[in-house]
Amino acid sequence: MAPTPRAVNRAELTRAILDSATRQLAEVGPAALSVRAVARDLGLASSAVYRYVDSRDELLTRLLVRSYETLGAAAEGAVAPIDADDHAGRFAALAHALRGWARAHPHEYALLYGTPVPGYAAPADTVPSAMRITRALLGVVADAQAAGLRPPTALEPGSAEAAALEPVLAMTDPRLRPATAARGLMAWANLVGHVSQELFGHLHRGVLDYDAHFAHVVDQLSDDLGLRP
Amino acid sequence: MAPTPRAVNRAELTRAILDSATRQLAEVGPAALSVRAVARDLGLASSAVYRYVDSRDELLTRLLVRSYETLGAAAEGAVAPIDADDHAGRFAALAHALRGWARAHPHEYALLYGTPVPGYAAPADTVPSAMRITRALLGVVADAQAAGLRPPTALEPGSAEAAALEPVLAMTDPRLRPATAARGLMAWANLVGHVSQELFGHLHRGVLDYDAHFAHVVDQLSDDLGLRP
DNA sequence: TGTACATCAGTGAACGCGCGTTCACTGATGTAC
DNA sequence: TGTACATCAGTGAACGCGCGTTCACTGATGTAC
Repeated sequence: MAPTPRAVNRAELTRAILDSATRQLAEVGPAALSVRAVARDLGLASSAVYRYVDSRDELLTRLLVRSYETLGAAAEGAVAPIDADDHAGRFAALAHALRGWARAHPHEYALLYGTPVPGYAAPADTVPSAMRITRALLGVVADAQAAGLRPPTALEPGSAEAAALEPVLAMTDPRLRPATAARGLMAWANLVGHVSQELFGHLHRGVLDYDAHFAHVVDQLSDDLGLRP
Repeated sequence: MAPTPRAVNRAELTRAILDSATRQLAEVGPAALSVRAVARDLGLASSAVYRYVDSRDELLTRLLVRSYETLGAAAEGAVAPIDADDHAGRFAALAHALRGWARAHPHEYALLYGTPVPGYAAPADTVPSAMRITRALLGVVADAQAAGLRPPTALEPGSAEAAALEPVLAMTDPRLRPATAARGLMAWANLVGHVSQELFGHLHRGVLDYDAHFAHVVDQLSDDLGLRP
């Protein structure tokens, strides 16, 4: 019944390894993350880490899942306290939560949405965690749609486009109409594109006030999505 | 007057080095690009490469500039043959040129728009090359604006946003009104976000038909930008 | 409660690898008279 | 046009580094009787 001391130690060290790896990540980025550096950080022989993690790839996978989950939780947590009828407010909260998290954890953001780590392929079981924030975003849009709000100028998708989007609807919110779903995915791509450009230095010297610009982008996207009554 | 044989050799080998580096890039990605691998590929001693390139960082910089330039040229070349009054057609040509180039050269795209290479900071003189495609895109939008077309639902930017966008206008097309410019930058972020998600695997299992989806996105962006008469 | 055996945690050395960069050197190409 | 000297291209060895992963081993913790 009671977990043995050894099991407790094991759980603690496992978490310590992931914590240290997250710290490494924040300092040197995903590509340079190394098992040996984690071991050094914890004062262990590098071989000891292999009692807890099968390989560097498995370490990356666990970091990936962890980061997706904390980002997803941050987004959900930002949306939750906002009045359920305030669709634009909920969308804005989610968008700013995304950007805020990304700015606070740029290397983790890069791990999730930047160039894939060379030689590493994320296994399929990372998908549910990755979908968490997407589901939250499309959920906000679906709620607005259910309340009768509609994008002012959404083109009606052709049948090919409607069919193409089928799986994403199945994985998020099946209430979504194709036109709204397409708008929602565009907003998502726009947010990720914006945050990537900001973090990766593409707005440098081009845009002076990132906060003001992002706020405007969020307002415009909200309008495009038909989230204002 | 006539270039000496030695100068000719030097120019040729310099290009061969960049070509080989581009090939390496296409195979292993930017982070794994190495001076030694280039030397091996050309049958040279690794030290010989240093006669032509100061360091690995300089090699990366030259690749960066080269890639920005070929992408910019591809975009310009796609737009040029389209009727000057067909603003939507010009925008679509540019968007599809971006995506086509990115799919044909995924690692080069990742070098430009993915996670920055760890430990490498792009020097300021890469900016003009990077602006080439942005300028082309905003040029299309500015032409439409000059022809009297307007985004149907563009929010008017506040003064903070208008000021924030000032430099990008100065670097691209000063004719742009802030509202149109903001829309243009959003379209750009949307395109980059979409292409990154597609190439980096984030649409995998979520969207079935990338072509159909992208075509719809381009149509919708074109509509949002007010490029249809 | 005590003992005998099995399991597990962590060590430290080692293997084999690739990297960026420097340096003294040889031999070929270019230049000035 | 020929010679003497300076410049340049390319070599090969070396330095020092860090990496992922394996393996035989010691000593501690757990378990079955």
